[in-house]
Amino acid sequence: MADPKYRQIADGLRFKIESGVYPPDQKLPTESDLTDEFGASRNTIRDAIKSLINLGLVETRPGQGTFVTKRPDPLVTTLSADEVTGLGGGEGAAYRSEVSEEHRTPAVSEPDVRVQTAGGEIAARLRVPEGMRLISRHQQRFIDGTPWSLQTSFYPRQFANQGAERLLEDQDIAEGTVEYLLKKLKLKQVGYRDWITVRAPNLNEITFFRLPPDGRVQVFEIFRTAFDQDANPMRVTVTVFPTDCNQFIVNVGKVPPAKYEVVPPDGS
Amino acid sequence: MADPKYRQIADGLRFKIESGVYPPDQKLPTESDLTDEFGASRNTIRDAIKSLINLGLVETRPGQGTFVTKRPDPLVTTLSADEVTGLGGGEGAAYRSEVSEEHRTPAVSEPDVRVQTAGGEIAARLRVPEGMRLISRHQQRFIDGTPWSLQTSFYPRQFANQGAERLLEDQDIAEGTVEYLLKKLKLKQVGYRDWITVRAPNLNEITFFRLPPDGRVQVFEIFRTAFDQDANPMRVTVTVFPTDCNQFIVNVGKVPPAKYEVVPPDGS
DNA sequence: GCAAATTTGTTCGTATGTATT
DNA sequence: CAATACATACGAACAAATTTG
Repeated sequence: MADPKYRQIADGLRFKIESGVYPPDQKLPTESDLTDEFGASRNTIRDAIKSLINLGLVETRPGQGTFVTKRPDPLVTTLSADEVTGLGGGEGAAYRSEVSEEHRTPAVSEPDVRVQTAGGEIAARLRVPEGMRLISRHQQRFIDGTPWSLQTSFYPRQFANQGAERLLEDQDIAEGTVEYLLKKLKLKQVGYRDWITVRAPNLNEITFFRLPPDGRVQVFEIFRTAFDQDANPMRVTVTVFPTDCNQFIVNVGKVPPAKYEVVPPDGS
Repeated sequence: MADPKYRQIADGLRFKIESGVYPPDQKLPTESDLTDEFGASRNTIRDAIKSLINLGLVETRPGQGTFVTKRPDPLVTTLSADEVTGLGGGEGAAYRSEVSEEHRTPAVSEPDVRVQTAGGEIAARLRVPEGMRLISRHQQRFIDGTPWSLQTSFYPRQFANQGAERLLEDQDIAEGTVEYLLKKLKLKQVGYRDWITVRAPNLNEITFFRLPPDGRVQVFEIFRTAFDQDANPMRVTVTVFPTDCNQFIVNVGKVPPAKYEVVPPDGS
C-alpha cells in the first residue's frame, strides 16, 4: 500500500494500454464506470487519468470520453548535410525533410526582420559581445498547412553595411542566404554545428503550434551555428519543433538512404 | 473571462517567474497565501501549480514549499564523429561527452546479454525479418555515479557463430565492438545513422533515472544504425537519455571545438 | 531528542459549466 | 431539447514530510 490510490489506478490502466487490452483509438470506460471498477471517487479517477495524459498515453474529449492516443506520422528531418550535394544540403530554403511522404507540401511565411541587441545565448554562440546589434530574420514554416517550425536567424548588423543589404529586407532571399553571403561578402560557409535541446514551450509556441496549454508537449530547440572559412561564426539559426511529431536524423560517414528504415507502428 | 481561473493564476505566476520577480531557487508563497492573494480555493491554486510543474518552471517539496526550478548543468554529447580521429569517434567505449567539465567521471555497468527475437522496430532498422534471433547487449551508464543513459545494442545472432563469440559473453569488449567485429568478421563500420526521437519514459526508465513518476520529464531515444562496407546494417544501438539534463551536438563540415559556445544562465 | 507548527500530498463529496451525441 | 461525459471549482479532512521551538 505504498503508492497512492490514483497512482495504482494509473498503473493498472497503463498496463492495459501497453499490453494492448485497450488498443490505440479505443475508448476507455467513462469516469463513472472507473469509479465503480476501482472503488475510488471520481476525483481520484481523474487524477489517475491526468497522469496518463501527462505520459501521452490517452487524451480526453469533452462529451465523448477518454481515448488511447495514436501518434501521428512523425516528420523526419535530416540535420547532416547531404552526401551527394555536399555541404549546405538542406540549407537556405529549408531543412530537408525526408521519409515524409511526397504529398506533403511545405510552405514558409515571409520573414519578420528586425534589428535587435544580442542576448547572452545568441551572443555567446555568435561570439560577439552581449548587446551588439544583430539582424534577426524570423519565419514560420508549415507542412500541409499545419504549423511545423519557428525559425529565427541572427546575423551581425554590420553585414548589411558591408554589402548584404537584403538581409534587412523582409523578403525571402530566393537563392538562400548561404549563397547570398558568399556572393556579397565572400563569406563561405564551410560547416555548421547543430546543438539540440528540448524544453517546455513558451506562450508563443503554444499558440502557434496549437499545443496543449499545460506544456506537456515539449519542443526541440535546435541552435545551428554556421562557420565561415576563417572558422568564425557567421550566423546562428534557432529552430523550434514540437517533439510529438518530429524526429531527426544524423548521417555520419557512408550510409544508405533512410527510406529502408521506415517502421511499422509501435515497437520496443 | 475565457480562461479558467486556475490557468489565469498559472499565467500570473508564470509571468512573475519569467520576468524575474521570482528568481530561480526562490520560494513561492505558500498555497494558503496564494489562496488569499488570488481569492481561489486551495485546490484551484494547486491546479495552477500543477501546470507550472508540467512546464518545468517550479518544483514542490513536501513540508517546505514551492520553488522556482534551476536547471542543472546539461551533459552535452556529440553525435557526429570526431574530425580528427575520423569515423567511429566516440564509439565502442562510450559516446563522447564534451563541454562536460573534466571532473566528471563516466562509468558503465557490465552488459546484460540476451538472445531474443527481433521486434518490428529493431527488425526494420537492422533490415532482418521480424522474429529473427538477435543478440542484445544492454548496459547502464553513469556519470559521477548518477544514472545517465540506458543503452542496448542488437546484433544478428549468427555473428556469434561466424567468429564473434564474445558478443555472447556478458563482459565488456575492451577494444570496442567496432574493432572486434572488424577483426573477427571483416565487417568494417563505414558509417552510421542516428535517429533522434523524444517520448515519455517507461516504468524501467522512471526507476533507473529516478524521474518523477508522472512522466513530465521525457527521454531522448536515439537509434544508431551502423553500416558495413556493403552498406548493410551491422548493428543497431538504442540509447535513452532524460531530456532535462542532456543535449546533443552535431558537427557538419569544418567547425571549431564547441567550448567557445558555452553559455551563461538563461537566455531566449 | 521531541513536540508543535507549517506545508504539501491524497482523497472524498458536491455543485455547476461546457462540449458532444 | 435531453442525456452523456468531461472540465472547473469549492470545501473539508486527514496523511506525510519538514522545519521550528
